[in-house]
Amino acid sequence: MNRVKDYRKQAGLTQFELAQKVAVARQTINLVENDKYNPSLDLCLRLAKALHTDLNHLFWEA
Amino acid sequence: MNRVKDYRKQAGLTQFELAQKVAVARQTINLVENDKYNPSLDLCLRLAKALHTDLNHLFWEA
DNA sequence: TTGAAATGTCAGATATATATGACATCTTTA
DNA sequence: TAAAGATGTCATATATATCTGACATTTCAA
Repeated sequence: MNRVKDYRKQAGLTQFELAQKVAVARQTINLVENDKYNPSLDLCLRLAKALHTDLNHLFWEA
Repeated sequence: MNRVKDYRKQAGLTQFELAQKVAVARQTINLVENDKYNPSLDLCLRLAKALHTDLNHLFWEA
């Protein structure tokens, strides 16, 4: 359970807009948000930067 | 430039031992340490746990 | 309450993460 | 100094992340 959807909504972005910001398909964002697969580190870094946060906030569960 | 090699050495592990702990091939550890590719989030999480640290310490450059 | 936008999901294609096996080099210790 | 261990790297194979296009469903504003 990652926090991409929460941070995206807080940023007021649609899946499509976030997808454009990090240069992937909208479906990829959808799948990541719903834990349907396992994104690459590179994509995780781009997501964290686009959402003005970091890896731990998005993907780390203490 | 990630910090996997630093944390691995600090833990006193060889590439082979770390590979076993996170269930990948030794070559995969080698490639990750040398930034030859882009590991999956799942592997990053396993590496962080095996090295008793977190995603930001291993992969985030402020 | 209708229509547009946003989201969830499927199928098929492509790029790439990861595996296996092998070998060369470098480092360490007997 | 020789031998063992650790690391870097190559080639080939396989699994899977990601893409494209499409369509159904849900959400939301007019």
